[in-house]
Amino acid sequence: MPAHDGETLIMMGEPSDAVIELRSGVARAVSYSSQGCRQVMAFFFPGDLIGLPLSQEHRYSAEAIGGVRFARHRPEWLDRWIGSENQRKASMSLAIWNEEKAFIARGLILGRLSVEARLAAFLRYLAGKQPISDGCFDFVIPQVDLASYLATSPETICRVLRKLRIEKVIAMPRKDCMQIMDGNHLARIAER
Amino acid sequence: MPAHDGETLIMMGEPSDAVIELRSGVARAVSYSSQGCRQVMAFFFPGDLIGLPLSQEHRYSAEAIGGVRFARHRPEWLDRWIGSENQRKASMSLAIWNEEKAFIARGLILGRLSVEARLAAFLRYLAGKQPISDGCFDFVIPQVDLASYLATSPETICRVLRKLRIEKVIAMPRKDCMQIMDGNHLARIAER
DNA sequence: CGTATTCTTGATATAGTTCAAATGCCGTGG
DNA sequence: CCACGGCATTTGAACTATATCAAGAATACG
Repeated sequence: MPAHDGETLIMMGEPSDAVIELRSGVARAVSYSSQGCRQVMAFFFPGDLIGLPLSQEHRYSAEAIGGVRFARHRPEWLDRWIGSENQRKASMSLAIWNEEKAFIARGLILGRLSVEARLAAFLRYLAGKQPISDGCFDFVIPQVDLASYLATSPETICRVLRKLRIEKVIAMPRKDCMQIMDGNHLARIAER
Repeated sequence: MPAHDGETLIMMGEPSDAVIELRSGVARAVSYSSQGCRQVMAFFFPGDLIGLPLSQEHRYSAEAIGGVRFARHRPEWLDRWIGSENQRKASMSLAIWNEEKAFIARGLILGRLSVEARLAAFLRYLAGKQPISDGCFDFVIPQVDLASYLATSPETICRVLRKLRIEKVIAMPRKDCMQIMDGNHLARIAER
Protein backbone atom coordinates (compact mmCIF):
# COMPACT_ATOMS: atom_id res chain seq x y z
CA MET A 1 0.00 0.00 0.00
CA PRO A 2 1.27 3.47 -0.82
CA ALA A 3 0.96 6.36 1.63
CA HIS A 4 0.58 10.08 1.03
CA ASP A 5 3.39 12.20 2.39
CA GLY A 6 2.56 13.13 5.95
CA GLU A 7 0.06 10.32 6.36
CA THR A 8 -0.09 8.81 9.82
CA LEU A 9 0.63 5.08 9.73
CA ILE A 10 0.24 4.40 13.42
CA MET A 11 -0.94 6.74 16.16
CA MET A 12 0.71 7.20 19.54
CA GLY A 13 -1.55 6.01 22.35
CA GLU A 14 -3.66 3.67 20.19
CA PRO A 15 -3.61 -0.04 21.05
CA SER A 16 -0.72 -1.90 19.40
CA ASP A 17 -2.90 -4.08 17.20
CA ALA A 18 -0.95 -3.73 13.99
CA VAL A 19 2.63 -3.96 12.84
CA ILE A 20 3.78 -1.91 9.85
CA GLU A 21 6.39 -3.26 7.52
CA LEU A 22 8.01 -0.43 5.60
CA ARG A 23 8.63 -1.48 1.99
CA SER A 24 10.00 1.74 0.50
CA GLY A 25 10.52 5.39 1.35
CA VAL A 26 11.20 6.95 4.74
CA ALA A 27 8.95 7.41 7.76
CA ARG A 28 9.40 9.28 11.01
CA ALA A 29 8.60 8.33 14.59
CA VAL A 30 7.05 11.28 16.39
CA SER A 31 6.33 11.73 20.06
CA TYR A 32 3.73 14.21 21.28
CA SER A 33 4.07 15.31 24.88
CA SER A 34 1.04 16.03 27.01
CA GLN A 35 1.60 19.75 26.41
CA GLY A 36 1.53 19.12 22.68
CA CYS A 37 5.26 19.42 22.16
CA ARG A 38 6.20 17.48 19.05
CA GLN A 39 9.50 15.68 18.73
CA VAL A 40 10.88 13.54 15.92
CA MET A 41 12.43 10.52 17.68
CA ALA A 42 13.67 8.37 14.82
CA PHE A 43 13.51 7.65 11.12
CA PHE A 44 12.51 4.33 9.59
CA PHE A 45 13.80 2.84 6.36
CA PRO A 46 12.73 0.05 4.02
CA GLY A 47 12.69 -3.31 5.79
CA ASP A 48 12.00 -1.83 9.22
CA LEU A 49 9.13 -3.09 11.36
CA ILE A 50 7.18 -0.26 12.98
CA GLY A 51 4.97 -0.50 16.03
CA LEU A 52 6.14 -3.74 17.64
CA PRO A 53 3.69 -4.74 20.36
CA LEU A 54 6.05 -4.21 23.29
CA SER A 55 3.47 -2.32 25.27
CA GLN A 56 -0.29 -2.09 25.18
CA GLU A 57 -0.20 1.21 23.34
CA HIS A 58 2.05 2.59 20.65
CA ARG A 59 4.70 4.76 22.17
CA TYR A 60 5.01 7.00 19.13
CA SER A 61 3.22 7.96 15.97
CA ALA A 62 4.68 6.92 12.64
CA GLU A 63 4.20 9.29 9.72
CA ALA A 64 5.14 8.85 6.08
CA ILE A 65 7.76 11.28 4.79
CA GLY A 66 8.37 10.47 1.15
CA GLY A 67 7.62 7.68 -1.30
CA VAL A 68 6.30 5.35 1.37
CA ARG A 69 4.88 1.95 0.49
CA PHE A 70 4.05 -0.30 3.38
CA ALA A 71 2.20 -3.39 4.54
CA ARG A 72 0.01 -3.50 7.62
CA HIS A 73 0.05 -6.79 9.51
CA ARG A 74 -1.89 -8.15 12.45
CA PRO A 75 0.20 -9.17 15.46
CA GLU A 76 -0.38 -12.84 14.61
CA TRP A 77 1.59 -12.24 11.42
CA LEU A 78 4.56 -11.35 13.56
CA ASP A 79 4.48 -14.82 15.13
CA ARG A 80 4.52 -16.46 11.74
CA TRP A 81 7.22 -14.12 10.52
CA ILE A 82 9.32 -15.00 13.50
CA GLY A 83 8.72 -18.70 13.06
CA SER A 84 9.62 -18.58 9.41
CA GLU A 85 12.85 -16.79 10.06
CA ASN A 86 15.04 -19.89 10.24
CA GLN A 87 13.39 -21.04 13.47
CA ARG A 88 15.68 -18.63 15.24
CA LYS A 89 13.98 -17.99 18.55
CA ALA A 90 16.06 -14.84 18.75
CA SER A 91 14.41 -13.17 15.83
CA MET A 92 11.80 -11.35 17.87
CA SER A 93 14.70 -10.03 19.86
CA LEU A 94 16.35 -9.07 16.59
CA ALA A 95 13.32 -7.09 15.48
CA ILE A 96 13.15 -5.30 18.79
CA TRP A 97 16.83 -4.69 18.78
CA ASN A 98 16.59 -3.16 15.35
CA GLU A 99 14.04 -0.70 16.68
CA GLU A 100 16.22 -0.07 19.71
CA LYS A 101 19.21 0.72 17.53
CA ALA A 102 17.32 3.57 15.90
CA PHE A 103 16.68 5.18 19.28
CA ILE A 104 20.20 4.59 20.55
CA ALA A 105 21.50 6.19 17.39
CA ARG A 106 19.59 9.36 18.14
CA GLY A 107 20.96 9.46 21.66
CA LEU A 108 24.52 9.10 20.44
CA ILE A 109 24.02 11.72 17.75
CA LEU A 110 22.44 14.17 20.17
CA GLY A 111 25.26 13.61 22.63
CA ARG A 112 27.50 15.96 20.67
CA LEU A 113 27.81 19.55 21.72
CA SER A 114 27.58 21.42 18.42
CA VAL A 115 24.87 21.26 15.80
CA GLU A 116 27.53 20.83 13.14
CA ALA A 117 28.82 17.66 14.82
CA ARG A 118 25.30 16.33 15.28
CA LEU A 119 24.39 16.95 11.67
CA ALA A 120 27.61 15.39 10.43
CA ALA A 121 27.01 12.31 12.56
CA PHE A 122 23.46 12.07 11.28
CA LEU A 123 24.51 12.32 7.64
CA ARG A 124 26.95 9.46 8.18
CA TYR A 125 24.18 7.46 9.82
CA LEU A 126 21.81 8.24 6.96
CA ALA A 127 24.36 7.30 4.31
CA GLY A 128 24.63 3.90 5.96
CA LYS A 129 20.86 3.44 5.80
CA GLN A 130 20.13 4.61 2.26
CA PRO A 131 21.13 2.88 -0.97
CA ILE A 132 23.76 4.94 -2.76
CA SER A 133 23.87 5.38 -6.53
CA ASP A 134 26.33 7.64 -8.32
CA GLY A 135 27.62 8.66 -4.91
CA CYS A 136 24.23 10.19 -4.11
CA PHE A 137 21.53 9.06 -1.76
CA ASP A 138 17.92 10.19 -1.31
CA PHE A 139 17.50 13.03 1.09
CA VAL A 140 13.76 13.38 1.48
CA ILE A 141 13.66 14.40 5.12
CA PRO A 142 12.36 17.97 5.46
CA GLN A 143 14.65 20.31 7.34
CA VAL A 144 11.91 20.92 9.88
CA ASP A 145 11.98 17.24 10.85
CA LEU A 146 15.73 17.24 10.88
CA ALA A 147 15.70 20.23 13.19
CA SER A 148 13.36 18.49 15.61
CA TYR A 149 15.36 15.26 15.47
CA LEU A 150 18.66 17.07 16.07
CA ALA A 151 17.25 19.38 18.75
CA THR A 152 17.92 22.60 16.89
CA SER A 153 16.07 25.14 14.74
CA PRO A 154 15.29 24.80 11.02
CA GLU A 155 17.27 27.96 10.32
CA THR A 156 20.37 26.49 11.87
CA ILE A 157 19.97 23.29 9.85
CA CYS A 158 19.83 25.33 6.69
CA ARG A 159 22.90 27.36 7.62
CA VAL A 160 24.98 24.36 8.64
CA LEU A 161 24.07 22.49 5.46
CA ARG A 162 25.16 25.53 3.47
CA LYS A 163 28.43 25.67 5.41
CA LEU A 164 29.13 22.00 4.67
CA ARG A 165 28.35 22.59 0.99
CA ILE A 166 30.66 25.59 0.80
CA GLU A 167 33.44 23.60 2.46
CA LYS A 168 32.85 20.87 -0.16
CA VAL A 169 32.26 18.26 2.51
CA ILE A 170 28.91 17.45 0.95
CA ALA A 171 27.11 18.35 -2.26
CA MET A 172 23.42 18.57 -3.02
CA PRO A 173 22.85 18.39 -6.79
CA ARG A 174 19.14 18.55 -6.06
CA LYS A 175 17.36 19.41 -2.89
CA ASP A 176 16.35 15.80 -2.31
CA CYS A 177 19.71 14.31 -3.15
CA MET A 178 22.81 14.24 -0.99
CA GLN A 179 26.38 13.37 -1.84
CA ILE A 180 29.23 13.01 0.63
CA MET A 181 32.30 14.50 -1.02
CA ASP A 182 34.80 14.19 1.81
CA GLY A 183 33.95 11.36 4.14
CA ASN A 184 37.04 11.77 6.28
CA HIS A 185 36.37 15.42 6.88
CA LEU A 186 32.75 14.64 7.71
CA ALA A 187 33.90 12.03 10.21
CA ARG A 188 36.24 14.54 11.80
CA ILE A 189 33.45 17.10 12.12
CA ALA A 190 31.23 14.45 13.67
CA GLU A 191 33.85 13.89 16.37
CA ARG A 192 33.14 17.30 17.85
CA MET B 1 28.73 -8.71 45.00
CA PRO B 2 29.62 -5.12 45.79
CA ALA B 3 31.49 -2.91 43.34
CA HIS B 4 33.89 -0.03 43.93
CA ASP B 5 32.74 3.30 42.57
CA GLY B 6 33.92 3.60 39.01
CA GLU B 7 34.45 -0.12 38.59
CA THR B 8 33.72 -1.47 35.13
CA LEU B 9 31.04 -4.16 35.22
CA ILE B 10 30.98 -4.96 31.53
CA MET B 11 33.26 -3.69 28.81
CA MET B 12 32.16 -2.39 25.42
CA GLY B 13 33.37 -4.64 22.62
CA GLU B 14 33.82 -7.74 24.75
CA PRO B 15 31.71 -10.79 23.89
CA SER B 16 28.28 -10.74 25.56
CA ASP B 17 28.87 -13.74 27.77
CA ALA B 18 27.45 -12.36 30.97
CA VAL B 19 24.35 -10.56 32.13
CA ILE B 20 24.53 -8.22 35.11
CA GLU B 21 21.62 -7.85 37.44
CA LEU B 22 21.85 -4.61 39.38
CA ARG B 23 20.75 -5.12 42.97
CA SER B 24 21.42 -1.68 44.44
CA GLY B 25 23.03 1.62 43.60
CA VAL B 26 23.32 3.29 40.21
CA ALA B 27 25.44 2.42 37.18
CA ARG B 28 26.11 4.22 33.92
CA ALA B 29 26.24 2.97 30.35
CA VAL B 30 29.17 4.54 28.54
CA SER B 31 30.01 4.50 24.87
CA TYR B 32 33.55 5.11 23.66
CA SER B 33 33.89 6.21 20.05
CA SER B 34 36.80 5.10 17.91
CA GLN B 35 38.42 8.49 18.51
CA GLY B 36 38.12 7.94 22.22
CA CYS B 37 35.20 10.28 22.76
CA ARG B 38 33.34 9.20 25.85
CA GLN B 39 29.60 9.54 26.19
CA VAL B 40 27.25 8.55 28.99
CA MET B 41 24.28 6.91 27.26
CA ALA B 42 22.06 5.83 30.11
CA PHE B 43 21.79 5.14 33.81
CA PHE B 44 20.77 1.85 35.36
CA PHE B 45 18.87 1.34 38.58
CA PRO B 46 18.21 -1.57 40.93
CA GLY B 47 16.38 -4.39 39.17
CA ASP B 48 17.76 -3.56 35.74
CA LEU B 49 19.45 -6.20 33.60
CA ILE B 50 22.63 -4.94 31.98
CA GLY B 51 24.33 -6.38 28.92
CA LEU B 52 21.54 -8.41 27.33
CA PRO B 53 23.02 -10.61 24.61
CA LEU B 54 21.36 -8.87 21.67
CA SER B 55 24.55 -8.73 19.68
CA GLN B 56 27.80 -10.65 19.76
CA GLU B 57 29.56 -7.87 21.63
CA HIS B 58 28.48 -5.48 24.32
CA ARG B 59 27.48 -2.18 22.80
CA TYR B 60 28.47 -0.16 25.83
CA SER B 61 30.49 -0.35 28.99
CA ALA B 62 28.70 -0.39 32.31
CA GLU B 63 30.42 1.32 35.22
CA ALA B 64 29.40 1.50 38.86
CA ILE B 65 28.59 4.97 40.15
CA GLY B 66 27.65 4.65 43.76
CA GLY B 67 26.73 1.92 46.23
CA VAL B 68 26.49 -0.77 43.58
CA ARG B 69 25.77 -4.36 44.47
CA PHE B 70 25.20 -6.72 41.59
CA ALA B 71 25.01 -10.31 40.42
CA ARG B 72 26.77 -11.62 37.34
CA HIS B 73 24.90 -14.32 35.46
CA ARG B 74 25.76 -16.56 32.52
CA PRO B 75 23.47 -16.22 29.50
CA GLU B 76 21.88 -19.60 30.33
CA TRP B 77 20.58 -18.03 33.50
CA LEU B 78 18.62 -15.62 31.38
CA ASP B 79 16.74 -18.53 29.79
CA ARG B 80 15.81 -19.89 33.18
CA TRP B 81 14.88 -16.43 34.41
CA ILE B 82 12.61 -16.01 31.41
CA GLY B 83 11.09 -19.44 31.86
CA SER B 84 10.39 -18.83 35.51
CA GLU B 85 8.71 -15.53 34.88
CA ASN B 86 5.19 -16.87 34.62
CA GLN B 87 5.95 -18.75 31.41
CA ARG B 88 5.34 -15.51 29.59
CA LYS B 89 7.15 -15.91 26.34
CA ALA B 90 7.15 -12.14 26.12
CA SER B 91 9.43 -11.66 29.09
CA MET B 92 12.62 -11.60 27.05
CA SER B 93 10.95 -8.86 25.08
CA LEU B 94 10.11 -7.16 28.36
CA ALA B 95 13.72 -7.21 29.46
CA ILE B 96 14.86 -5.80 26.16
CA TRP B 97 12.13 -3.25 26.20
CA ASN B 98 13.19 -2.11 29.62
CA GLU B 99 16.67 -1.47 28.28
CA GLU B 100 15.21 0.25 25.24
CA LYS B 101 13.16 2.57 27.44
CA ALA B 102 16.32 3.90 29.04
CA PHE B 103 17.76 4.86 25.66
CA ILE B 104 14.50 6.33 24.40
CA ALA B 105 14.34 8.40 27.55
CA ARG B 106 17.70 9.95 26.79
CA GLY B 107 16.60 10.79 23.27
CA LEU B 108 13.45 12.50 24.49
CA ILE B 109 15.33 14.38 27.18
CA LEU B 110 18.01 15.55 24.74
CA GLY B 111 15.35 16.63 22.28
CA ARG B 112 14.82 19.85 24.22
CA LEU B 113 16.58 23.01 23.17
CA SER B 114 17.80 24.42 26.47
CA VAL B 115 19.96 22.77 29.09
CA GLU B 116 17.54 23.91 31.76
CA ALA B 117 14.70 22.01 30.09
CA ARG B 118 16.87 18.93 29.63
CA LEU B 119 17.98 18.94 33.24
CA ALA B 120 14.43 19.46 34.50
CA ALA B 121 13.22 16.56 32.35
CA PHE B 122 16.02 14.38 33.64
CA LEU B 123 15.29 15.18 37.28
CA ARG B 124 11.66 14.18 36.75
CA TYR B 125 12.85 10.96 35.12
CA LEU B 126 15.25 10.29 37.97
CA ALA B 127 12.62 10.96 40.61
CA GLY B 128 10.50 8.28 38.97
CA LYS B 129 13.35 5.78 39.16
CA GLN B 130 14.62 6.36 42.67
CA PRO B 131 12.85 5.48 45.91
CA ILE B 132 11.83 8.67 47.70
CA SER B 133 11.98 9.11 51.46
CA ASP B 134 11.24 12.36 53.26
CA GLY B 135 10.74 13.94 49.84
CA CYS B 136 14.39 13.30 49.04
CA PHE B 137 15.98 10.83 46.70
CA ASP B 138 19.58 9.74 46.24
CA PHE B 139 21.52 11.86 43.85
CA VAL B 140 24.81 10.05 43.46
CA ILE B 141 25.44 10.85 39.80
CA PRO B 142 28.50 13.10 39.47
CA GLN B 143 27.92 16.32 37.58
CA VAL B 144 30.52 15.27 35.03
CA ASP B 145 28.42 12.25 34.07
CA LEU B 146 25.29 14.36 34.04
CA ALA B 147 26.99 16.80 31.70
CA SER B 148 27.96 14.04 29.30
CA TYR B 149 24.50 12.50 29.46
CA LEU B 150 22.78 15.83 28.84
CA ALA B 151 25.24 16.94 26.16
CA THR B 152 26.50 19.98 27.99
CA SER B 153 29.46 21.04 30.14
CA PRO B 154 29.91 20.36 33.87
CA GLU B 155 30.06 24.09 34.52
CA THR B 156 26.64 24.60 33.00
CA ILE B 157 25.19 21.73 35.03
CA CYS B 158 26.49 23.37 38.17
CA ARG B 159 25.08 26.76 37.24
CA VAL B 160 21.65 25.43 36.24
CA LEU B 161 21.39 23.38 39.44
CA ARG B 162 22.18 26.53 41.41
CA LYS B 163 19.54 28.46 39.47
CA LEU B 164 16.92 25.80 40.24
CA ARG B 165 17.91 25.87 43.90
CA ILE B 166 17.66 29.65 44.08
CA GLU B 167 14.25 29.55 42.43
CA LYS B 168 13.23 26.97 45.07
CA VAL B 169 12.23 24.46 42.41
CA ILE B 170 14.56 21.93 43.98
CA ALA B 171 16.57 21.66 47.18
CA MET B 172 19.74 19.77 47.95
CA PRO B 173 20.11 19.33 51.71
CA ARG B 174 23.28 17.39 51.00
CA LYS B 175 25.24 17.08 47.81
CA ASP B 176 24.04 13.53 47.24
CA CYS B 177 20.44 14.18 48.07
CA MET B 178 17.82 15.86 45.92
CA GLN B 179 14.38 17.13 46.76
CA ILE B 180 11.82 18.41 44.31
CA MET B 181 10.11 21.38 45.94
CA ASP B 182 7.85 22.51 43.12
CA GLY B 183 6.98 19.67 40.78
CA ASN B 184 4.63 21.74 38.66
CA HIS B 185 7.22 24.40 38.05
CA LEU B 186 9.78 21.72 37.21
CA ALA B 187 7.36 20.19 34.71
CA ARG B 188 6.81 23.59 33.13
CA ILE B 189 10.55 24.14 32.80
CA ALA B 190 10.92 20.70 31.25
CA GLU B 191 8.44 21.71 28.56
CA ARG B 192 10.96 24.14 27.09
C1' DC C 1 -1.60 30.09 -11.98
C1' DG C 2 -2.37 31.20 -7.25
C1' DT C 3 -1.64 29.61 -2.63
C1' DA C 4 0.67 27.27 0.87
C1' DT C 5 4.65 25.38 2.43
C1' DT C 6 9.42 24.95 2.82
C1' DC C 7 13.77 26.91 2.44
C1' DT C 8 16.97 30.82 2.72
C1' DT C 9 19.06 34.94 4.51
C1' DG C 10 19.98 38.86 7.72
C1' DA C 11 20.17 41.03 12.26
C1' DT C 12 20.05 40.76 17.13
C1' DA C 13 20.05 38.86 21.75
C1' DT C 14 21.23 35.28 24.72
C1' DA C 15 22.46 30.84 26.40
C1' DG C 16 26.20 28.11 26.84
C1' DT C 17 31.25 26.86 25.92
C1' DT C 18 35.74 27.50 27.20
C1' DC C 19 39.57 28.80 29.91
C1' DA C 20 41.35 29.83 34.32
C1' DA C 21 41.48 29.82 39.04
C1' DA C 22 39.61 29.08 43.74
C1' DT C 23 37.27 26.21 46.83
C1' DG C 24 35.74 22.25 48.96
C1' DC C 25 35.86 17.19 49.61
C1' DC C 26 37.70 12.56 50.19
C1' DG C 27 40.86 8.92 50.71
C1' DT C 28 45.71 7.76 51.54
C1' DG C 29 49.65 7.34 53.96
C1' DG C 30 52.57 9.12 57.28
C1' DC D 1 44.92 12.39 63.68
C1' DC D 2 46.69 15.39 60.42
C1' DA D 3 48.86 16.72 56.02
C1' DC D 4 48.83 15.94 51.49
C1' DG D 5 47.36 15.18 46.74
C1' DG D 6 43.92 14.39 43.63
C1' DC D 7 39.32 14.97 42.06
C1' DA D 8 34.76 17.21 41.83
C1' DT D 9 32.50 21.33 42.22
C1' DT D 10 32.09 26.27 42.06
C1' DT D 11 32.71 30.88 40.35
C1' DG D 12 34.22 34.57 37.08
C1' DA D 13 35.03 36.56 32.53
C1' DA D 14 35.29 36.49 27.62
C1' DC D 15 33.92 34.76 23.49
C1' DT D 16 30.93 32.04 20.26
C1' DA D 17 27.27 29.31 18.62
C1' DT D 18 22.71 29.29 18.00
C1' DA D 19 17.78 30.71 18.98
C1' DT D 20 14.63 33.94 17.63
C1' DC D 21 12.29 37.26 14.88
C1' DA D 22 11.30 38.96 10.48
C1' DA D 23 11.24 39.05 5.73
C1' DG D 24 12.03 37.29 1.09
C1' DA D 25 12.83 33.42 -2.43
C1' DA D 26 11.98 29.08 -4.06
C1' DT D 27 9.34 25.12 -4.45
C1' DA D 28 5.46 22.03 -4.29
C1' DC D 29 0.36 21.49 -4.78
C1' DG D 30 -4.08 21.78 -6.14
